[in-house]
Amino acid sequence: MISTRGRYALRVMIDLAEHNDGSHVPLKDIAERQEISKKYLEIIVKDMVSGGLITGVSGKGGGYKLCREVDDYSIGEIIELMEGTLAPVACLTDNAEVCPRQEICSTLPMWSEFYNMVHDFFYNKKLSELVSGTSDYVNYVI
Amino acid sequence: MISTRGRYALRVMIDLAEHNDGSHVPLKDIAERQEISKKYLEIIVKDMVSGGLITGVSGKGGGYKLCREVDDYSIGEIIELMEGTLAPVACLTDNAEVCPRQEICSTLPMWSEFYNMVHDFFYNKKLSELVSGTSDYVNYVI
DNA sequence: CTTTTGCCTATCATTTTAATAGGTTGTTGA
DNA sequence: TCAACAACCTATTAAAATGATAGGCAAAAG
Repeated sequence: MISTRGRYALRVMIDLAEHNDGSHVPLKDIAERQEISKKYLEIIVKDMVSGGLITGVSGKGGGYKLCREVDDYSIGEIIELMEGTLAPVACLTDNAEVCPRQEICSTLPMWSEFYNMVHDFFYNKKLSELVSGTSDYVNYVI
Repeated sequence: MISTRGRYALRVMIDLAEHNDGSHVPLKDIAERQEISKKYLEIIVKDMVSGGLITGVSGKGGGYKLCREVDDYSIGEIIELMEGTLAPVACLTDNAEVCPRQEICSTLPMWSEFYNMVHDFFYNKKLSELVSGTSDYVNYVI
């Protein structure tokens, strides 16, 4: 399951994209709109700043804003930044220690195939597709 | 990430499929071959029995065995049984309480699309594909 | 009737998750 | 200039999940 870190970060990004008029959006406003604790969001948003997704400015009139065009964000980089990895098993992460069973593991190829599929899915999905009014997905019903 | 419950269960299933000669396979043997604590496997295997994946027989000459043909197992049912769900968010699980944001949630359609993809992937993948000697995957190198 | 093996209950340490709390620094509009 | 605002920083926490370990009981076969 995707944790609140990833899910909330995504909602912050969408919120910022929907209020992307050049000004800075206070976290207080985002927290109220998204109905998420502002204090908890601070922790999440901190990592989004250091991860290069958004920028923050202190003081009156300050807040956060996107630092790129909306089309230049993939969902994959947002989730991967917040969740650490998209890999289904530790063996497939970047800094994985070499598994002694690697050569004989019957499941690794499947995990690898799955990982590629997941990676493609999220990196091909753009933030702009989730922003209200810019996609048919808005009226999608499950 | 898939937990040890799911990953170990899968390895037990593969081990049983590779020793599927009608006899019962003692957990001790599986634990040794797979290099997993037998005591920990007991917990996992218990759920595999109650979940209808395998059967166990006590006593000398006892052990576990598959209760269906190898082709009749999908990876999806094994992982779903052990992990509880394949859904990426709680909103998409079977007994999910109705989310108040459901109607306005911009991310739900994406999670739903992702869920469908994951579900299809694992339910179309059969246990027999992972069993040694029955698939080209064996020589697959990442 | 002893050996083997599954089965059951309990306990445990560690890590992760999802927050809360309070203080400090930086910025600006009045 | 200074008060209000907003980001930023550190610490703490409760609860749950994770990944086991331990010991004994029950059943079946040889």
